[in-house]
Amino acid sequence: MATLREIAELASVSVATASRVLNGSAQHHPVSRDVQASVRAAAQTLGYTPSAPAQALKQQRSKIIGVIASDILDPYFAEMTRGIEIEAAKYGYVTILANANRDPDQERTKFRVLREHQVSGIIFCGSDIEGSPGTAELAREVNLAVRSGTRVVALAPRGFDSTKIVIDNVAAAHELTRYVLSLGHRNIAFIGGIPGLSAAEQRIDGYRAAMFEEQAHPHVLGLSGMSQESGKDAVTQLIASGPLPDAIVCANDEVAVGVLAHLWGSGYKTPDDVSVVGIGGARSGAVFGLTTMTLPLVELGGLAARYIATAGTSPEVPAAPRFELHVGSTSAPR
Amino acid sequence: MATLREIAELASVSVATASRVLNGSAQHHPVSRDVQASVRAAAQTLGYTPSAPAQALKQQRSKIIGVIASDILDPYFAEMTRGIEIEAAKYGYVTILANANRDPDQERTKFRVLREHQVSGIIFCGSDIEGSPGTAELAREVNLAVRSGTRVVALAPRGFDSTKIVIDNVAAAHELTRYVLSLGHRNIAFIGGIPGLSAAEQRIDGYRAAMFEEQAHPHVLGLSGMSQESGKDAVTQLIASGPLPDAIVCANDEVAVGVLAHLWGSGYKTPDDVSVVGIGGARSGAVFGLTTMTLPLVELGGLAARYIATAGTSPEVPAAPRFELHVGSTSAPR
DNA sequence: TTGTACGCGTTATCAC
DNA sequence: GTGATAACGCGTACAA
Repeated sequence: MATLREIAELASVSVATASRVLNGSAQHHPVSRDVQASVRAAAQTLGYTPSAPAQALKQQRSKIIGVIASDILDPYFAEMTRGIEIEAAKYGYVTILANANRDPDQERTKFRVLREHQVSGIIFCGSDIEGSPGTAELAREVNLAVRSGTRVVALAPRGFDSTKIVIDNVAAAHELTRYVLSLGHRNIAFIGGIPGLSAAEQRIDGYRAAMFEEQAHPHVLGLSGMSQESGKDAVTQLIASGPLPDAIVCANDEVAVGVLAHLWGSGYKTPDDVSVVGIGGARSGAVFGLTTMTLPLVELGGLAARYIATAGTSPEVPAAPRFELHVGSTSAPR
Repeated sequence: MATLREIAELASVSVATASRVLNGSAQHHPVSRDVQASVRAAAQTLGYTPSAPAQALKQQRSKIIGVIASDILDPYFAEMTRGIEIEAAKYGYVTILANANRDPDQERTKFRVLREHQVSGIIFCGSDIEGSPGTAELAREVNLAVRSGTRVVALAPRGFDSTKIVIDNVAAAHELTRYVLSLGHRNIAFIGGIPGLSAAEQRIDGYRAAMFEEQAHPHVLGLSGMSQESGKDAVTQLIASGPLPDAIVCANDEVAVGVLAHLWGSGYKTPDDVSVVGIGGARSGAVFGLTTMTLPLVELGGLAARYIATAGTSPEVPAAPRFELHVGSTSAPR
């Protein structure tokens, strides 16, 4: 790997000049046209590649954005990380992806590792689980880092003092439930969630609020996860316990897919027998024609990445983008 | 962030000693017990965190593994990256994830960026598309890097000279098709793939071979992608063009899910009306009870990560793990 | 407009 | 068993 010194020698200039030409500061610091040309030529022939570690060491910050995801495999987070990656790349940043399995201890470990790498910022995808052991320690550590200048962004409800770009889950679920109510349904169940998982609980709150407004009785079940599997389990239970409700609001699209798969597999039809709606809008539900409250996850990730990448120039925190109802073929009037 | 110098001062030792204590070499280089203790104490109170860039600069290699994925959102690759991440973490490595959208030019760009970061190795998830513009340039660049000592691992068929840990797609599809044939089916269609995509073509080859062996007529369609959407499109076409085949072998699980979703949505039943099987074994098909040839993707990623992380000590290339048939509820005897 | 020289935090080589 | 010190590759005051 060619170094700046070799370039400088070949171009018969000082390393300082070579550096100025090859790394941006040529704007602030004038370099004559021909020198620029010869330096670039030299870099070309030697196949110069700047050393990111050296730059990071010098600048006290690497062009890396750290991402801590609750679960890489969940399309919900995959969408976010994708948005982050794409936007980061536009600014010459790269992303380190760390999976934390919704475990605060793992999150703390990853957080540390990311800091060791002098990342420009750290993005948390996914909310925390209240009362989960280790949450407090994580919060302490994050708060400390934030106070010392590290840019930390949370893309979901979190109990620490980071920048937050969070979708209004209460409103999303509320609006979605209102839509289902507007179809004439009253007996509407809510499926999915994890006790203490803020994002899920907010969605349940929104659902409950909408139900109460119409004097309908909320019925929440299947608080055993946010996966397809948990959707399937919950609907199995629902089927066993009597006639189906008019409609099912799912905690996210994954749950909804699980619900649909099991319903269809059991001979039920949507929306004839029951309407099913989800929250998320990632691709997973598309092929089923799932009606869902689309959350702009890619965009959300992009905003966080841009916020970190442009830290110096534009410090204002972007507002979370708005969700949008996507009506598919799994919901219909009563 | 506390530096080694500060630690050294607080512990009243030299930076050299502090370094020896805090970063491994204490094994090779003896340091007295009490000095060790005081250094550790100092590090503790000052909250010492080593600087990864500084270490990387010194060692000419960072503890980072670069991953270039064809499509982060595809669970197939998500599984691999997850396996990589988990195994890498065990060795104190971190992974930079780059998405390349199956575009050789993007792959080349990402490849460069990863090299700039002095990564210990680069893993390609996903095969190339023969004849796709830019493939040759990518190959040239990768070959060059490989020759200069960079560890590059491909987890799918690739046209460059990297280390390869690749599942035998031909055999997987062959065995899967033989299983379907053994159920008594003869009219078996193959759905999915992308022209030139090596992995897909190998699966088609395996399918064809198995069909020929039983004097059955292969019928390949839907070469328009490896997504749920393409599965759906292909099956739509299949339905329109006459009676369904006995069984459908899908290029991967995503396609299979798309096929199932559309079949079920159209009132068909599996396996009564038609058997459907996939290749992949990622979680996506589980909730549908999909019969699939399970590929050990997480393990595959882990092997690659370990191979890179242990580059110094164990240079032998691991063999690709073996696939395994998982019989679900979407396939049955004729 | 260009060059000199220093330091970023770490490890490794030498000397003690 | 411990300590100076020289790199690693780069950016940037400061001089010229």
